[in-house]
Amino acid sequence: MKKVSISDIARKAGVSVSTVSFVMNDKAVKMRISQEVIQRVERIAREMGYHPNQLARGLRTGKTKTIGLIVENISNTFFAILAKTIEDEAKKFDYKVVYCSTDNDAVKARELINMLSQRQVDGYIITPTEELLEDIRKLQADNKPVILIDRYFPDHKEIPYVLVDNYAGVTEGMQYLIGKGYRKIALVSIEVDMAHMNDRLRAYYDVLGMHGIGADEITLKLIPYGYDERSALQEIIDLLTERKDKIDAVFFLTNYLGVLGIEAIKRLDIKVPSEMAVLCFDDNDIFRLYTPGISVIRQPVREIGQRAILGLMERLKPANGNGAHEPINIKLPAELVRRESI
Amino acid sequence: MKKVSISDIARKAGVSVSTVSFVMNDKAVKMRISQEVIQRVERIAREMGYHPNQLARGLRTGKTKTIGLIVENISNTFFAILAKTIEDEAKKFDYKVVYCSTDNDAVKARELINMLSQRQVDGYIITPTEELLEDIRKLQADNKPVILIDRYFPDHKEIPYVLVDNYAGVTEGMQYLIGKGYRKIALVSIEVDMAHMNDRLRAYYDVLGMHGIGADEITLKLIPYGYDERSALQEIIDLLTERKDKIDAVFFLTNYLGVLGIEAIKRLDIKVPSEMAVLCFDDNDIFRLYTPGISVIRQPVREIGQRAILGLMERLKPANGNGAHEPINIKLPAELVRRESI
DNA sequence: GATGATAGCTAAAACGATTTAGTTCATTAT
DNA sequence: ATAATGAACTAAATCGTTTTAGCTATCATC
Repeated sequence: MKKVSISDIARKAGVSVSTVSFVMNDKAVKMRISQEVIQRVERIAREMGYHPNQLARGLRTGKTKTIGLIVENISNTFFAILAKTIEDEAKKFDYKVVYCSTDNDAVKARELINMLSQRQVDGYIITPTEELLEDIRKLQADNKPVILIDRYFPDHKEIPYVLVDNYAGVTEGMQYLIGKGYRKIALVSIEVDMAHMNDRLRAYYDVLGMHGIGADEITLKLIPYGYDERSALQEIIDLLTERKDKIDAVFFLTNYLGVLGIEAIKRLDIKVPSEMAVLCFDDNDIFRLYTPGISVIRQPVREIGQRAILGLMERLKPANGNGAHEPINIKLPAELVRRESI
Repeated sequence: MKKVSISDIARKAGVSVSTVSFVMNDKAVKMRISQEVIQRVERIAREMGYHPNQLARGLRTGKTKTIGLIVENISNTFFAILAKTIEDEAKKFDYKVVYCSTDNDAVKARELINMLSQRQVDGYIITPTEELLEDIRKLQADNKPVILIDRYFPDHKEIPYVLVDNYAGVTEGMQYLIGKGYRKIALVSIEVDMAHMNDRLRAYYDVLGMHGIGADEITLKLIPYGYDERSALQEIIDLLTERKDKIDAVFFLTNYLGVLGIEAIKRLDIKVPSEMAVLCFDDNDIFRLYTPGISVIRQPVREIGQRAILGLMERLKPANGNGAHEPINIKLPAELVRRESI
């Protein structure tokens, strides 16, 4: 059983390929094809099980109805939910999503962009890595719409982004901790020089400063990105052991770190919140189900996905001739979810 | 900045497109293109930033170097990890993965297969739904390799599959429970008439039978598939409340149900394992971190992904002319991970 | 009975590659 | 001097669509 092409149908129906094409694309009326021919062609197409070859179509029209989604790691809950939302939302506009993971490696990210561009995707949703600015501008110069998610380049407002308001989120978390009387708040973050993380860090220092909490009370732990799970866990265990008296609360700046944090706390048998309060940026099933429930700053994952698709679709609309779109620089509010860990 | 095509290069280099094509495909030597021309073409291609258009290439060659991955739901941990493994493994063979979620809906699954087929993917890795048999056979008739994962059609060994040995896994779990003295073992499963689930159910009954445990001691709860999280949780809560005395252990048959189970147990404040032992099929970070740690039957997720890709690649090799491949009917052993919940 | 309009199609180019079958020129063999 | 060989390329078909421009037959109009 071989693939059926438009010309197979044409032959069988005794008409030209153009006619079949018009019928298949609902242009038959505009092209004044007779009702009789329309019916015949449609019937034969159905009988033969015709499905248009999207490669050929894409080659001819330059549109593939496909968008490329580049995340850090699809197996991470945050990105997995984001991907699912984006898949669902894109479907509403009859677009298909192709996703891939960078593992936060700029070289890999660059390769992925190339790969997607070779496959002629119509637009991109990207979780950028460091050093990816140039590649993204190339896409834009190429007239391909791009929306950044989760991370951004704050000095380049011409590159649209949709993400959580990291600064406000951490600020809220810190104020909550301080409001509850904690001062010796340790921060555990990942060592990556990107704006979204710097925003979180900045909020930490700003709030501490506002409350006159000095350097001697600060514990900051940055886990190098490349570390495997084992080493990262060890780092956290060491931190919580060595500085136990100098810490009365820990704030984990990512989902992944929070999970490791829980593991460390479990191993060290630290009582939460009596011995140490815990707060995490970004939610996860575990935090809800753990005992005690871990309070978190929740990101609006689904809304990020929805807004990203909406923005992309607007830029993909045929009327993009003018080229002037309103800029997309969206920071969505985070939500403090109070559980039992603080 | 417009896309650079092979003919742009040809023009600039003063040669024909054929020559450029040969150079770009490392066929230059075979086609006796002179070193001088090779160098020149390569230089110009590099300078102009040439990247081959994969649509055109795919249209001509019939190969897209892309495989389609259909899972139930990419936001579920199990499938997310599977997807990531498959992405990584495929990359080793220079293949790209396009994934999509069926939400366990046969209609959607069918649409996805069509969509992938229209995009001319070279092969498929599919988590089938019920009623998908015919569509899969069509792919095979079309000479497109398919490997099923996680689920299968046991009566159709000609459709290759890679999955965990569900029967053996549940058997091991049940025997462990019984070995520990539990007899009133409740089973919580999902209501779906597919072989992998029936295998799990069968193992449950077989082991009970072997130990002479009768109907009066059995509690079986099937959650209808379409239920949302809220309703499913309520069902489990009701079960654990109403039949509390008739249950001394619960065995959750999926990851997702186990998570809901924990939530129910937490809400009802049931002491594990003293009041009730807990076991779950398929692991999850939560089970490891929850207190008490939940024992599980762990699936070899990564190995499933690896074997699936390996099998697919073998069927994708150019030497598939003979058509005779050794059948792939793989059931990988599950592993009992003992924690504190039993 | 020439002119124009309209209905109902079709021919052919184009998209960007790959690939088969030549072509051209220089060199060697007979 | 002619044929054969080989080196170094090129022309053109092809994949399956879309789309523009044009063709033919019929009918109305003056």
